[in-house]
Amino acid sequence: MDHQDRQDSQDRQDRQDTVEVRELRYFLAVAEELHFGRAAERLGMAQPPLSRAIQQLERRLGVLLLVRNRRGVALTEAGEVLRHEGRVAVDAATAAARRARRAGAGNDGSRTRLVLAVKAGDSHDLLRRLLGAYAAEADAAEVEILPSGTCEQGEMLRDGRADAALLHTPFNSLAGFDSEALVTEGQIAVLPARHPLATRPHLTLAEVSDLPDLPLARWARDGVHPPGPGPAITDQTQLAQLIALGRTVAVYPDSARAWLWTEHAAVPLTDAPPVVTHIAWPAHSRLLALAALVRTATRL
Amino acid sequence: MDHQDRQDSQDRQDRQDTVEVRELRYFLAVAEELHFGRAAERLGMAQPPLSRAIQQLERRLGVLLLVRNRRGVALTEAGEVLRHEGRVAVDAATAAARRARRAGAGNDGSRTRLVLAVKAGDSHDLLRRLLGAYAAEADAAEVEILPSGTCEQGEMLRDGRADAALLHTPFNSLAGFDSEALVTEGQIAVLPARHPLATRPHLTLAEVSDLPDLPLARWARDGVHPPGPGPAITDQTQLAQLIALGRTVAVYPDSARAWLWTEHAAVPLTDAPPVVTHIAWPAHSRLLALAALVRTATRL
DNA sequence: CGCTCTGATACCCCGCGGGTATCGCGCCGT
DNA sequence: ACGGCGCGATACCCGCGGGGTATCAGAGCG
Repeated sequence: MDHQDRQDSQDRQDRQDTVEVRELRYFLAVAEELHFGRAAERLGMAQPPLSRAIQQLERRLGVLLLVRNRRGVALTEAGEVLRHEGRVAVDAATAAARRARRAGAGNDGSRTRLVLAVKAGDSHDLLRRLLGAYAAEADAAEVEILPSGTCEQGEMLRDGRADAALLHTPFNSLAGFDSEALVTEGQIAVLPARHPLATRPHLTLAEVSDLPDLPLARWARDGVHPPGPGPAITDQTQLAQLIALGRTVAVYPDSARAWLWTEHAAVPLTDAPPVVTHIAWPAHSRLLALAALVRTATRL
Repeated sequence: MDHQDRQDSQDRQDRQDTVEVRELRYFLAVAEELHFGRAAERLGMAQPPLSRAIQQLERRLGVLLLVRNRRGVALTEAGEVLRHEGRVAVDAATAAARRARRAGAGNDGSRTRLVLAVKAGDSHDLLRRLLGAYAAEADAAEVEILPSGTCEQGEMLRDGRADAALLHTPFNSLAGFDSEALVTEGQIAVLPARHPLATRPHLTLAEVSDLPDLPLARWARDGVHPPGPGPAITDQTQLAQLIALGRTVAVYPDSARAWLWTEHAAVPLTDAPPVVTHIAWPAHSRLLALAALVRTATRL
């Protein structure tokens, strides 16, 4: 018997267009570190096999992914593409594993569990109402709230840690997800209560963005703070305290009034873009419990 | 040296949530065939290693994916989930490989190549104008037209065979893609020229959907025809001929007038939903040549 | 000019992916 | 009832390749 008839189409990809998740993880590590040694360490392996794996990947794809120069490596055009597409692919793979496990874990008597990613503290009131209304539904699943760091709800949706998320445009992107808009709100400047501007009926973005006595705080991104003036912060509590101490100012959606201190003042901004809270989920999801949650959310 | 410090977050997934593309391909084959022997044959391997691979996958996920009963297998809840999520993941992986290769192939002197999937024969005029306008752009890439079968443009976008596609709502779903609407058109009934209804100024869907003398044709889906009356067809030429012979009727967007025969008659439908042609692309794409193509398309 | 830091090469080994042979078992037929 | 059959699981073996250690090679740099 020779090599099959092979009229199948989807198994066609004659090992040329096939890449393993392991290879992609290796490549991503190198592409991010731009250093084989550190990448190998991060992957918990030795450097030589990593070098070899990347070489094999390049040979299989027939493409140069990295240029090895003195002092580290750089990405080629193809490497840049694989860095993005590969990230999507390994996220999709781990999402598949996580969601399959979650679906199976529900079989042992307990109900389906739905994981909802929300940015800690945001949309608190909306969330409370949503959970209350959903719990009253007939086929309601158990909803686990997954607090997410700054703007990483999309990532959680992509890699399967969450089944749905509350996102806020224009801060988060809805690209790649299905979504429904829930509420729209204006934005406010959160000022120290004793600041001169705190008594104003309203302000503009320009008026609060360049105050010499109140430099904007710098949020940590991936553990590092961007350079510039202003205090470096990592969570909302730090920010709230710094505002109360009269050291900085912040711009937030209206619903942030829920967590304001007495030493804070909220002044509406007239020209800030409106913030829309959406519920979003993977475009291809077929979880019926999720559909029910979305339906409940849009009826609020 | 013990098991590293492991402060890294994204490499955290302690081999529990990690799945290889190979395993997913194996599982998908079984999930589709519902038969280990046939699945193994399709994969070009023997049955025992396939069984073992699935067992290992189930053990690693800690979840039962298939129930083995007499006469074949059935999917569990978790299996159903993995069937969908796994398809997405392997598509994403092969897309990564294909797009990386394409990006690298452009480095050898030739320009970037952009692959645009279009349903053969549809939007012919729009496509001609788009290609003409784009070719005049400064940083225009070479655009390869990839003719796609019935409604498989989405699949091509997902698995990396195409970088962009022309989709038609409500026939195709835009879920998971970024898109821009290009043109909206009404629909027409394509009738045999000598049919009594052919002289009417307009018709309704109800009037043409249940004609006893003109049963609706049955399109092949994945190689098999749905049951029912009416002729079985696999491509548009067959349909055109059958209409010309007075054996069936079809509903098409206005632009289908481009390929009508003299023995055909086109009658506008008053209550058919409008067809919108979109240009769509993977939500995360960062190809600048693609951005230019989209910009050109929206300006038409 | 040697030291250092980088990625590449050389070489080895064992684990695992894949093969063949066979089993266990439920379903048929007569 | 019993033997044949169809199906997935098990047992066992083998060879490749992924991973390890030791070392090389070249480019900066003091």
